[in-house]
Amino acid sequence: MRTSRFLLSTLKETPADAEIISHQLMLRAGMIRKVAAGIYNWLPLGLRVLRKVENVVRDEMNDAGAQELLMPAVQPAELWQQSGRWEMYGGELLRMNDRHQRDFCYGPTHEEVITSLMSNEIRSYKQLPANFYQIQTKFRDERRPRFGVMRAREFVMKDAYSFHLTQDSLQETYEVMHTAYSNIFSRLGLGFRAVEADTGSIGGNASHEFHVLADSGEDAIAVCDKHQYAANVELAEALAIRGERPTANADLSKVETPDKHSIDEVAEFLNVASTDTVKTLLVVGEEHEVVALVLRGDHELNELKAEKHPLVKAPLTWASDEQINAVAGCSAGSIGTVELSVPVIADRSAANLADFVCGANEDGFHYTGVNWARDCAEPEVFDLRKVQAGDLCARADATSAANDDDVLSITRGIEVGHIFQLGTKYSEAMNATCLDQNGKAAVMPMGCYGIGVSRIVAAAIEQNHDERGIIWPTAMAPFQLVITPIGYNKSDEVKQACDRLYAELKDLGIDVLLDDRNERPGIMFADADLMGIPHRVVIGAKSLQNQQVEYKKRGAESAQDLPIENITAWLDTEIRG
RNA sequence: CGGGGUGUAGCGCAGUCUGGUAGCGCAUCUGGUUUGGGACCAGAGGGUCGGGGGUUCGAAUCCCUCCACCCCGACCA
Repeated sequence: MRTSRFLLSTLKETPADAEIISHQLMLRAGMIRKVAAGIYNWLPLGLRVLRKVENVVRDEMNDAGAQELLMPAVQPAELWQQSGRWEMYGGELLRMNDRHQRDFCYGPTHEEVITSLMSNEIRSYKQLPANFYQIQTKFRDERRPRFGVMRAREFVMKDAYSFHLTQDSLQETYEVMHTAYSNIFSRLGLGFRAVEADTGSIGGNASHEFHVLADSGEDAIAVCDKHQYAANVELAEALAIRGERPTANADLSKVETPDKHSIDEVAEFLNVASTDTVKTLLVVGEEHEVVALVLRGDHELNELKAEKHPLVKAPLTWASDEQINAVAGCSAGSIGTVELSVPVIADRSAANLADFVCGANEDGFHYTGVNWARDCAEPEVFDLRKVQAGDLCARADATSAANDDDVLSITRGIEVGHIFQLGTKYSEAMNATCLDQNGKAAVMPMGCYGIGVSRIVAAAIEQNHDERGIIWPTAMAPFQLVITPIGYNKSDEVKQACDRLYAELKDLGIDVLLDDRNERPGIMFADADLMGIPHRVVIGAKSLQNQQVEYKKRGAESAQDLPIENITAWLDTEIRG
């Protein structure tokens, strides 16, 4: 491609509404343009990258035995009514009517369509297992689209759905997909991590998310390399502190804590560590009006975990000030476990404390030297808190001596893939059965496997950029190499050398960009760096006199001079290995 | 959906408080000088000041209303 024939729409200044670096750089490099909130045009440069990602995904999916098909973006309401999601799905489902006022939606996902389709096409267990995928545009009417294509309303997704006779077969395909996903992200040159994930409302047996690691990621991931454990912090299990609960030592004592409400204020005032305090949170209960959740002072509540307790009403709802006053007789900052007449659920590490500090259920007072069993009832113990960096890994041997590499670290990630074992939720609803060996109809268990193709583009930039712009991994680069002439329109020698190299590289099948604009070198360098083209060759009259050209890898410290003689072969090796 | 904010040329902004008929930088076009890290000179084009309504002799500016977009909280590829 020649720049004179290509829509280069680079911007010197950053558009004001772009907040994160990938969004800024995609706009500045001329990859995307906004049409409406969360809806984007992909310009030729951006589409090149998107297609590269799609092709890697397609290649690996095909290798893993999946078959590509294409389903419609617009789907009839009837299918969604069968699965029950027409009512359940809420505002994210973009609904519309056709000219006959029939209900349709723009597909946010395709379980309904594929299950309906395969309930007709798959007749016999001999056709199983089968895995189908598509790369297609989805629409989810997000409450708050943001970060460009990272969280868009319209986006490109690869979604796959597998059908099975048995759970074992589903498990097998699930593992094949796990491997395929790892291959995809490796080939794309991304630093990533597969993590255990919440199965959420869909249920099912297993679920993994694939995260591209980046500081700007919206998700926090707890990782332990030693035990190869990685989980979304929404899910990551928090173990109790090592060892048994110490025996009670101190006497229960009520102390004045005027105007001290937060844990930090109380701990400082009483001159104790926050790890020797507990906080008592009142939330709306399932059977009781309120229940108490007790955490160690320095810990944070994990709301998803709390919702899983049968006594806690989901979604988690905080008790009102009136309810708190009715139950505890004080305001929120002074609630404690002593003489509290509601069910008490304590986090493991809170339950392991002795001689701790808590509120006295009277404004302005706390208790010190509080002990379970002696001063208040033994609590029900439950994993309630968010894991923190430094916590013991859930797979570590809790009885062994403390060891630095047994602990979790927290990193941030961008979710780019999610694999699920769906079970029979959809196949039952849509009556997707096939005949088994005995000629009996069997409901087919299903798996589903998603990759956010357009999100990968943004995630790759979050992970690979510098102050000059994008640094594409080779597999995703819109162009693999740019030829930057110095004086293309002035010197025939330069022009000929550039044209020749361009033609030779093109013949080798390399995506090469020749910058034949009549621009100053600084502009061409800046644009090439901004667009993130991995390899650059500069050809000017001076270096040609020495039979040399200059080569620089994007992101490298400095350039090197190379003989022009074997430059094509040398570059081919450098680019394709 | 709740809370906060912003809409002025393709992009970044000033002008709004205190009403007087729209400006700066970048980009674009023409001519010239330049040519190894976003050049310089001269000229040019480009604006329903988010939309509608009102107040006024006069509205980007004041008032009402609608809309769009952005940011902070619960969801997801």
